[in-house]
Amino acid sequence: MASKWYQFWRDHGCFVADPQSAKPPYSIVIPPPNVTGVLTLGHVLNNTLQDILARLARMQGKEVLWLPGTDHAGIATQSVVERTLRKQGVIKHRDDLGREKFLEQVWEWKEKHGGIIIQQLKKLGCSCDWTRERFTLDPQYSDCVQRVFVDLYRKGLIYRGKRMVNWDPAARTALSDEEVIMTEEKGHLWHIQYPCLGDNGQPLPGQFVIVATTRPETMLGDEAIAVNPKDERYQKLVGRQVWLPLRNKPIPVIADELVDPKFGTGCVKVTPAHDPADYEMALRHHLPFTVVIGPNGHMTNEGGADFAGLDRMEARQAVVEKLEALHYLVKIEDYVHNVGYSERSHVPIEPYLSEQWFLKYPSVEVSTQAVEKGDIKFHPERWAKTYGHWMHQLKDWCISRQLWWGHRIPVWYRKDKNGDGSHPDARSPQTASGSPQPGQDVWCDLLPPPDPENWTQDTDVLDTWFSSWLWPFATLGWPEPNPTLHKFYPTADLVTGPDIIFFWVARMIMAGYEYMGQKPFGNVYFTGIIRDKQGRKMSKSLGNSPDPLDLIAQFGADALRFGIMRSAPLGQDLLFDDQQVELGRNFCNKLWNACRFRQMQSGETEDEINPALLTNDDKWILLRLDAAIREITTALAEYHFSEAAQVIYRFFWSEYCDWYIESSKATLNGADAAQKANTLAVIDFVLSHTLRLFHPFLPFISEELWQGMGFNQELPENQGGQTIMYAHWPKPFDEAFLTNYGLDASVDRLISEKHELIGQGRNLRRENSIASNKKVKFIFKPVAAWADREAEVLKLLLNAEPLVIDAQFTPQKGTPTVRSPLGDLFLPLEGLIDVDAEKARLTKELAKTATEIERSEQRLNNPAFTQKAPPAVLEDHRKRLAEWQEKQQRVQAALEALNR
RNA sequence: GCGCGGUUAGCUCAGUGGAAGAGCACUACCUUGACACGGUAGGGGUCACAGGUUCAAGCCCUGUAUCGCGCACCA
Repeated sequence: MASKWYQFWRDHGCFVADPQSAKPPYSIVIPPPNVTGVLTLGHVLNNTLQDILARLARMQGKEVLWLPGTDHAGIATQSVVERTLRKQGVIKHRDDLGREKFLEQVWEWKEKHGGIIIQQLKKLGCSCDWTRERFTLDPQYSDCVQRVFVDLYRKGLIYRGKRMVNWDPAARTALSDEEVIMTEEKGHLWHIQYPCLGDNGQPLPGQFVIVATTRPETMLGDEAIAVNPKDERYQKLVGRQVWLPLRNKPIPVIADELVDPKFGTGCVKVTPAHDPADYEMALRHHLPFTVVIGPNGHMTNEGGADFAGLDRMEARQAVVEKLEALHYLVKIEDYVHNVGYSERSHVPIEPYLSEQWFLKYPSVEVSTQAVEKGDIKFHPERWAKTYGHWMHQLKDWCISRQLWWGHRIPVWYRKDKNGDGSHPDARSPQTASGSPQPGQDVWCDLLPPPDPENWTQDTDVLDTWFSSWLWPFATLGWPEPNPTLHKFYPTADLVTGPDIIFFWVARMIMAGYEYMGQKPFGNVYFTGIIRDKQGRKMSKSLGNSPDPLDLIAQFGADALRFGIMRSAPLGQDLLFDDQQVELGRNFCNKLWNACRFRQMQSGETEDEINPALLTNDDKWILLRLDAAIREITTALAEYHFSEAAQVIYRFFWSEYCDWYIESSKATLNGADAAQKANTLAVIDFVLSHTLRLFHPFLPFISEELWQGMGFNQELPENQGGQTIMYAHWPKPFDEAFLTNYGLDASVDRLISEKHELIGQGRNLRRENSIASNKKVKFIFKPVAAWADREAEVLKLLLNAEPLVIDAQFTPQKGTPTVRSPLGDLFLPLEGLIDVDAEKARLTKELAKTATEIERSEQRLNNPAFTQKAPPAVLEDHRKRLAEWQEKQQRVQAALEALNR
């Protein structure tokens, strides 16, 4: 059924956005998933939300563009392909193939596996405009990326320099600060003593400086010991030298403010090439940068022959053993500290000195203000603070990656100037005049230099986020002015996870202002993160992430969507459980069967509801429908998706099915043809509205029923005739409608009382152990005239046979009784009554009324309350007290009757 | 260390100052002509704790505890 309708929608171009349309625009760009990725529950949550927004907007008469696509996910994709080729024995390392051949392999992989996730999104029912699908490595898109690079370079915002960066030794590339995950870890603090040297360069017996370190292997690259200049303990030492064990060379003791005298021994070892803080210190004190850990995470020759080639973790062990053997190791303490891990490779990050490209963020001020002032709204709002905090302490973004898969940096270096392979520091901005000038040594432009044989291109590619931050406009045909860009930028809503607020959201805002002069989106809805039942993040290694396609196969796409929506709290993490999907499945089943019930009814149908023939139940369900329309519409406008789903559930199951359908059977099983036809008209009215309200959540089943029930038949093609997708979103009833059909609040009250009476009557059966399928005699003594149809309803819902309406009835002593504002209901059971049980029931009831009355009276007797509370509230409480008192009397009377 | 969240029924969560709610689970009964992926009735909560504001607090304020998440160059 699902694939049939999906194909139907696509065949009829229902998802395609028309930039020429006169309708107001509504647009969303999808957060592009990794092209070689597969669908996760996170995607399900995220894309269901977008689909709901898109489908709602269409029904509300907007011209909708939901633009889909994927990103190339540099590191992830490249390492997957490389690993696969290695496993197949094709290569040992990508160098074996070379850049060009390797990239061919990646493209091949992308053609084969890319787009799986796109197919999965289709299974989920996503109404994306597939004619506009984009990929971040599409030629036009790549052109945008280069254009932006060149522009920022010329503006002096992009520069190249040798810096200490976060190095991923597994992927062998630099990362941005955002890609480092700090993890608290149990480690050790190794205390190492360095012998002090006298003026003659010889060790002073018994004199040592003790330093504490979490990374003993880096001591091989130490170039100094640092102390705080104000630290009196060590002032004598400053300017002298100490002996670096294992490397056997003297290093100076320097004074630097950075050292905290209160921490550890107050002495710090300084490893300029392997620690960001030490790097800064080394610059200040002109220390050499000795690289002892190479880009692959193994020790270099610089660290000494004993350790060269060892992995950094092996080296740690070896260094500690050696230090211990030579009595340089003083003690080892347990220590909890933070270790940075690569977000991608999950290996510890290595601070590494290398030549990289950096970006000073553009349009920072306007982007910060946009969120602060509410021009861009975050939902939930609290994320605005996280955003603001980050924006106020921006550090330059390391945008170069030592990968092959991605956008290659459009910079060329003149060969003869750099024969040794090192490049000039391009840190200083180019002249702002535009194109590269003849005679330059660095060429940065969209096109390669005219004499390529004299140049070599920079080998690095750009961070994937450096392409995706352009997504909201680069996908719409920028930089060429065109109708799509004009109509749909800025986009309306963005739906994404708070985990990429810095990676993506913030950067898109800056790019939007810098290149479009306008915000990229008006609202950002941040979803929660999906976790398993135990609250753990979904992960491949834990294997706790169910495959959404399995869930779809088992329960259906609508069920998955609804189950997730109903339980996804606003901005809160979501603990996923199959039961939620099961609930969705059950709901779809209920909807299906309720419609089947309608179809099984024979007889004439009226198109128009005749107000004169409306029963109170009819009026009631229309009022409840009106409430549901209001609540769902409001909830969706406020991005309260789970609330909307809950209203859908409540209205349809608890109100329509549980009460209205059951009551309507009194009419439908009766003989009054006109009445029957009118009730069917009400049912059709309610169902046709219900299906439309449900459509954004349950696209497939709502379409199936919409057409199957024939609700499309008399509607214009483009307003629901062809598909429910374009049926009008229900509007709350207006005054004229309410008046015409006699819908007022008194109906609500009357029906509530009736439901209450029926509930209590059923309870009587239960208390007296009468099986629910057993027909039993009830007598109802109404306070006012009681219509025949209402008698039928009572009879049906109480499963009474017979139901006697007797306004004069006097019960025998001990007859179980419900006393209600509508009248008294008796369950006459000759000689069968358990008087004690009945007494117990009524006594309990009486106790409850007493408690309530006491509470109410207490409040109403408080002069402070009666004086200060608003009149409406006061009136409410008075009414409530009266109701409880009335009930108390009724129960009291019943109890007394038992005692007579 | 700073910041942001959470703490309500056995579980997952709603509840944005005026009678403690839903789904699941649980108990009992019921295969009755839409639905057992169902129906009916029921049991179950000192709203983390302590103060405060208010006529009125799950909700507002101040602390505390606890769990989680960010940010931060303490070796």
